Amino acid sequence: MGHAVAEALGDLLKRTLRANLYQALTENIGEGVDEVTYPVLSGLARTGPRSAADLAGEVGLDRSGVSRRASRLEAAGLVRRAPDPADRRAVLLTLTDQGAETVALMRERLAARIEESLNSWPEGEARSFARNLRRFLDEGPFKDVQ
Amino acid sequence: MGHAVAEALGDLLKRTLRANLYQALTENIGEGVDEVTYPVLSGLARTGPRSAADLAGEVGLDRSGVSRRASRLEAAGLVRRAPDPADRRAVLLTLTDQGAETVALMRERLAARIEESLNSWPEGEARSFARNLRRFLDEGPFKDVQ
DNA sequence: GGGTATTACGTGCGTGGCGCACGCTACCCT
DNA sequence: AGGGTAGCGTGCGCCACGCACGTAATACCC
Repeated sequence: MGHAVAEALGDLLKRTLRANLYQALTENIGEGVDEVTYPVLSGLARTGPRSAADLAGEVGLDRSGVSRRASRLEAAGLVRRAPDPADRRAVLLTLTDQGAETVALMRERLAARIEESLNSWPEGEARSFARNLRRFLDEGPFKDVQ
Repeated sequence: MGHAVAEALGDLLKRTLRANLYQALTENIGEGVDEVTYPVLSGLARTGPRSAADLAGEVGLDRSGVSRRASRLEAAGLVRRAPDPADRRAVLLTLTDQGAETVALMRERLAARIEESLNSWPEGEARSFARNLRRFLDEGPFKDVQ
């Protein structure tokens, strides 16, 4: 059982990394977002305006890396750097309207793609899978990673 | 449903990449294998001796990258370069005994770790999860990636 | 059968992204 | 008021990658 799950996870990881997913999801969208910059965009969408240093932990990167990625997104008009009114040293990375739309659209596209393939599953199996996948995150071997 | 699975997959990807998994799995093992070299080692274990060019597609890398990674594994004594007897231009990458043992041990460790956390699941749920995970690979949105 | 095109390999070169550390500005605290 | 601290952006060196070149062995073709 452990072996089967391990092999499946390995395959899943390999395929998702190789699927050129970002390229597919960003079709007909502004050019600023790719596999490198998306985690920053998504992180901001998840939690609202934050500093690069704050995001760094979540993205799994150094502060400098987040800053550089944010610069790209800024150049593409998806992120805005705004001085923190409470602390003028700090800089808050904020999604522009276009940035928020972009990440929403990408998520919608991915979800639709998954939904579509789940539609042909036996009734209830898809729901069971979704539940167990979440359980695997909460109780599985990586439960206290982040 | 699609959204829930998409988010879970994202989390799963993020955590597995961040879990320092290779570091944990290679504890008390020779130093030659890490997250960079493991895919080559594992690929060889899966299919037997192959050329670097052949492996490249599966690893998702250029021929040169595979060759360089193989050189590291060779220096660590886990892989051997053997001339192909049928074509003296070709070079076959082959696992040494130590290389085969290493990959087997790493797989065993990962499987055990997963198994352990699955033991506390409700009866049958783990089996259902394993089955559906495999189904997701075979019929899901990434079914024809590789 | 010999000469040319092709195939396979390893490696130098340029590129890109990373972490570290520096300098600078703004804040805090006594 | 002034020294210490926190937060930022960016230059620097490093490492892995893909591309392309050179070399050696094979395949093809007249």
